[in-house]
Amino acid sequence: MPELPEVEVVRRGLETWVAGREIASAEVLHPRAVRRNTGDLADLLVGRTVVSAERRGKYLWLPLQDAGSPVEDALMAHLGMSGQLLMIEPKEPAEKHLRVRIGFADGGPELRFVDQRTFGHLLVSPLSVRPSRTVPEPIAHIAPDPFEESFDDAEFAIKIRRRQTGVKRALLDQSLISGVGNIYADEALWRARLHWARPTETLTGKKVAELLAAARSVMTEALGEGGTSFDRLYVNVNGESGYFDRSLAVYGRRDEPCPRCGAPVRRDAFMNRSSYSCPKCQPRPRNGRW
DNA sequence: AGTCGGCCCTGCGAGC
DNA sequence: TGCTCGCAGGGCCGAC
Repeated sequence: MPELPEVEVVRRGLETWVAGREIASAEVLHPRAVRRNTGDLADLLVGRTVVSAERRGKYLWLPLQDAGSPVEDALMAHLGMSGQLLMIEPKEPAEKHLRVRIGFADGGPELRFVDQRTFGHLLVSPLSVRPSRTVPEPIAHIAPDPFEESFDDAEFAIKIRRRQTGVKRALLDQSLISGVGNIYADEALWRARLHWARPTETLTGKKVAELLAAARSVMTEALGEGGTSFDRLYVNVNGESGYFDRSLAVYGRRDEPCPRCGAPVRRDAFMNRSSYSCPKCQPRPRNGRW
């Protein structure tokens, strides 16, 4: 699925293409795409104007304005494993996995939610005003992502070292740090020379700082390349894919040489998916944790 | 309360 | 060619 850099690419596109436009229609083609809504999507959206495009971690949302009223709700999106938000001319034929289409009063390009695996969804929800930041209520419990002002490095270090788990599982826990998924977790761990099963309680403060710096640098570089894509499943709002997969050190590179030491990259099964690491740079710890 | 496994889906490529 | 299997970038929920 799109992780933080890919979602940020989509957010930027949405900001350009839908901010300031009034919604005129909403059509749901697959119920799973709107499964968390309590009402009819069109009833919730039509007549409201998109204010901007916001993001925390892997979640996107479009704050909605009713004429003359304060902004209290947002259309939130999570892309899941295969979701895309595309700007398409209304006359263009439907994509095979088109789930929702949202039209605008100006008759210009419509917003289409296309999602092969239907893990993603759209949800209209109230915004929750917090001292640090206003976010949609359903994601008020997830942590800031490491590019937000409100992300507190020292607090993160304390929290992760209190966990009784493996460092990769902790990195993927969106309530501890948001935005990091399987690809960037593996890449950040490789940069910080940490094995994925390293018990979090054995991490030093210095190592946690290194890991955070690695996560930030790899995601910043990926954003600069337009994100990571192995196929056509991840694209920006214009349907273009990024190139960062060419810059990955270990992810998806089983048996290829580690760019640092040349040892063949190893793949381990992990939480029903994969973990890639260098056996020399990232030795398996004794008493490793999943 | 914190931790962890199972499960929600569809499609694609590898191997037989 | 056609089947089955394993795998895919996530997160929610229930069981301990």
